[in-house]
Parts: sequence; C-alpha cells; structure tokens
Amino acid sequence: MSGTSGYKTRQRESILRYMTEHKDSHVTVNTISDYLSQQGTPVGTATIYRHLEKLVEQGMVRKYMVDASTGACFQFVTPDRQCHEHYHLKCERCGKLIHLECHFAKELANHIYAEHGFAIDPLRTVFYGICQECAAPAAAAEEETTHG
Amino acid sequence: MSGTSGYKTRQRESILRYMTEHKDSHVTVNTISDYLSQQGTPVGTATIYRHLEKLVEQGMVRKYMVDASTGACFQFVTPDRQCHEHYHLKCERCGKLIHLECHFAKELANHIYAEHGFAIDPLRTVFYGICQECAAPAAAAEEETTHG
DNA sequence: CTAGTTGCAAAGAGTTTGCATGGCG
DNA sequence: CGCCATGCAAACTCTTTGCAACTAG
Repeated sequence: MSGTSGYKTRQRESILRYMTEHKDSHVTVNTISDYLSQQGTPVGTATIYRHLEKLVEQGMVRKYMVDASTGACFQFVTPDRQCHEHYHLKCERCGKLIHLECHFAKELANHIYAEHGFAIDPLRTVFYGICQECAAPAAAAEEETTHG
Repeated sequence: MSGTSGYKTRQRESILRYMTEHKDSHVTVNTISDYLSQQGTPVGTATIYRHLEKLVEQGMVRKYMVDASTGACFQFVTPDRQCHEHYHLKCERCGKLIHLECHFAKELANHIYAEHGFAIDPLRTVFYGICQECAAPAAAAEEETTHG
C-alpha cells in the first residue's frame, strides 16, 4: 500500500485542489475542465476522467449518476472520520451531502450480506432523497397545488 | 385527460405488453428491442424511447439511472404496488443489477425518515457492492495473493 | 383527410481507449 | 532510465432529432 497510484503531477494537483475546494457541491467533468482551462492550467478531459476514476476507487471521491444527459457528478469526500464506516445521504434538491451515522444502516448491510449474499460497499453507496430542509417548503407548495 | 397521447398502434401495444409482462424486473431499451425483434414484431429504437418517455411522464413507468455505460432502466408501475417499493443492488464487478425486495430496506427508509428527517428516494438509490457470484472467486484469488 | 406515429440514419453528449510524447522518481 | 501520466483524437454507447412515408381514426 505505498504510492501505488500517486505520481505528483501538475494535473493531479489541479484536479485534487479543485475537488477539495468544492467539496460542498457535486461537479461534473465538464465543470472541472472549464474551470481549469480558465485558470490557465488546462487538463485534458481523459486525464480528468482517469484521475476521478482512481479517486472513486480510493473512496476519496463519490460518483453520482443523476441523469444520462447531464453526465456523472463527482464530489470530494472529507477523509476526516472513518467515512468507510458510515453512509451518505444525498439531497436531490439542494445537493447537500449528509453523513449518516446510523447503526440501522450497518445492520442493513449485515442483513443483506447474510440473507441476500451481497456485500455492500459503503464507500460507493449513497442514499438519494430529500433532506428535511428541502422537504418543508416542498410540502407547503404541494398543499397549494392540491387545493388549486 | 382524454386520449391525448393514445393512438392504438402495433408498436405501442407491443411495448406496453412487454412492460406489463415484465413489471417485476427492470429492463433496458436494448432488452426490449431485442425481445421484440425475436418475437417477430420489431420496433425501432427511437420509437421505444419515445413511448417510454411518454409512459414515464404519465407515471406508468419508472426510469432508473444507475450507470452511464449501462443506460437507463425502466420498470412498469403497478398502481397498487406503488408503495411496495424496492431497491437495487449493483455489482461493481460484473455490473449486474439485482432487484432487492427487502422489508429491512424499507424499515431503514422509515427509520431514516423518522430519526434523521431524510426521505429516501428508492428510485435513485442503488446499493453498490459485490454480488455473491463475484465474491466467491474473488475471495479465492485473494487468498493466493495473500500467501504469495 | 388530418394528425399522430414510425423508422432510418445522422446528430449529440458523455465516456473510454490507443498510442506517441512527456515528466516523475 | 523505466514507467506512469498526459493529451489528442478516434471509437463507443446510449439517447435524441429530422424528415419522409405511413396509418389510425
């Protein structure tokens, strides 16, 4: 487990820096590419894909598939705590990434492994849905619609 | 809400019949196309896409985006089954998409909603991991590696 | 007859891959 | 110096669109 995948290059640094500086939002390859070009440090699209792929494998970045036409979204994962032991909730509305520390989720993983023979990978698994803050206004709006 | 979009054609019937007969599984456009061709009632890809799009708009069919390379998955929605949601397991190794009908998963959703205020969307949520079939040979291979 | 439908093929978008060059170590 | 990294462009896959012929009503 040495620097198996780490060659210190300008491109790698640029990508990594961009991801860490935008850890609060999910970004597409296109976004990254455009940004780096504007910064005067352009990186080839293929290179971005290749790095992102590795980062996902390493669990440093998460990949989301929202829509075919939009393309994949990526988001840096802060390696602060043991991220491999908990799951993540992703709000489809505001894009917020929530850390879920929940024994129930772990039990689910155990259950699925025991009963369904499937070993869940918490690093890549993300629960999509609507967060509390986004749900509140949405519910209010729906009431109006219902009565309209 | 009259027959705004209903012209009774052979193609439409074929697609609809296929979807209702496979309501228990998720299917791709490719799957549908192949099947219909084999049945001697081929339907153009574009037509399948167009019908599926309408069906999704009407809420009769659900669309899942799991992976960019896999393409979209569709599933017919039975009215009385709408609350009978299920989840998906995606094997990272063989790419297989597994249908998970598990009460435990539903309980997890309830729990997360009640305790964490987050409404999970089963439509978008996919559990990534390794399936049973892929895990077996992988474990064997790892033993060799470990001893090597 | 009119308007929605179909199918082919071309266009698009996102992602991957091949290969020669370049740079880290 | 060896090997990974990079970048360009071509290849690929899935999906959408244009358009002329077709068909349900």
